[in-house]
Amino acid sequence: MLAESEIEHLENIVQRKKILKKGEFLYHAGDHFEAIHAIRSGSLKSYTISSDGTEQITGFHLPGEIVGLNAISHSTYPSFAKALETSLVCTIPFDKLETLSRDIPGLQKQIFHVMSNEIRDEQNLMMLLSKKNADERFAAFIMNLSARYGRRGLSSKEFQLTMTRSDIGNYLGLAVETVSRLVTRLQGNGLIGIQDRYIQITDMDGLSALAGTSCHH
Amino acid sequence: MLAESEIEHLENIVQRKKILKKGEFLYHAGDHFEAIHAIRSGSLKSYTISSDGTEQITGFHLPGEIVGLNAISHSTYPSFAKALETSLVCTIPFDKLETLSRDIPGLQKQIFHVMSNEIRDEQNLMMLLSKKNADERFAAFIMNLSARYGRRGLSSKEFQLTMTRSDIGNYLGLAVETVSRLVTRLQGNGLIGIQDRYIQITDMDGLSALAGTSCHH
DNA sequence: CGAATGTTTGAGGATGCTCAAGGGATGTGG
DNA sequence: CCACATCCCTTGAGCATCCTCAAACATTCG
Repeated sequence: MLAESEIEHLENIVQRKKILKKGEFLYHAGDHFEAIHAIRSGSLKSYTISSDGTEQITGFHLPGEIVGLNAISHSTYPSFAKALETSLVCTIPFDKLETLSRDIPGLQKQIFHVMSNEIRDEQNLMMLLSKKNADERFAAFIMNLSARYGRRGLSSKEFQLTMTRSDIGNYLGLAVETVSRLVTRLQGNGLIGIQDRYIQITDMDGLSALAGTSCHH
Repeated sequence: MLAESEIEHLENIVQRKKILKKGEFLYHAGDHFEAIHAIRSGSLKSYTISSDGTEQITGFHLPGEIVGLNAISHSTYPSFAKALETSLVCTIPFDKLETLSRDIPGLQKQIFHVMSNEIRDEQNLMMLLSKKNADERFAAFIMNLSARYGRRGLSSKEFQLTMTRSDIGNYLGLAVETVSRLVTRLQGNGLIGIQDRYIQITDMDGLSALAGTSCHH
């Protein structure tokens, strides 16, 4: 996550924007790595294909976030990045960024911070996957999206889920049917309201409590 | 993961070693962040304490690996790091490293790579947690340790598990009892041999196949 | 030597998956 | 514009995996 000002700073350095329509790829697994990407608008999902051919979603990416950090140590991207909706992406050649970061005070620190944040975010997600039940996972997922939208100055109380129920299930390690049932149940509990993919958090505290570390009753 | 030569390089830069006995902390969650740490020998576990007071293990750390990368973007460590056995750790003040990396060609790249690797490793673990069943998780866990020991020039076929069954279960999102049963079963299948915490991989291909992405029969 | 911690095994039960089916939305070609 | 295919979402019923609870034994440590 970068602040708006920081992204603009990067944009001034490297002016190379790209528009992706829904379903189009930012990159494929195996593509030669040469750049990381800042999302200006829209959303993407990252995923790999496992040996049995199934999709394995590793993350969703919202405006203000950086995609491609997991490729830096390799010559190729280890995952696919696909647009969930029409999206505007700013491409930042990494060798250029590396060089610049040696001269521009603060830029290197910036990159370290972004990467460190990603590491910590993923550790949180790991905990979620290994310790929480279906309800808690889904609640944590929604709260996470809420916080990320909120940070960008967008509404943290209501927003569009740009991914399918199937994507959510894939990401959270749940069956589609389970996700569907969760949506229904949490709506019944009065925690959320959902109309298709438009979600409103009607009880932020309640949802937060559910998402919070499991007390198992 | 750093190569032996790279660690020595770092050591020459910052000569500050520390010996930890089993159960001692390298740092606590909330401690002021000022350094990352390279493990020379022994092993550690990282964990957080959730709001209900239970331990949540986020990783095990072996010789040659770096601990503390998830703290860079914050002023404090987000997790605990505790020695699983007597361990030798090399502490690297991060501000010093940051400064040096601007002058020493390759060092900055080195850090980027280490961090990028950690991001990718965690994405792999996420997939494991969200997609695999108990047998596959455990097999993947053992294969992962095997590869990491192998990379350090140690035996990848037999090694000591320095963590408890409970730690393994905590990390993999399984109950202790399940881990215990898995050990028994995989031993019965002839994939591994275990004597207390000393494990031998007797069928590397078989274990690898089990660890490999689930075909669910 | 007693206490705490770690490991194993068994029995029962709950959570979440699989399988099945139907409806709604979207898109494409005739 | 309609027919048809495809994808997405929902709901139900049965079942499997893995957790919980319980107990016994081993090991470590003060």
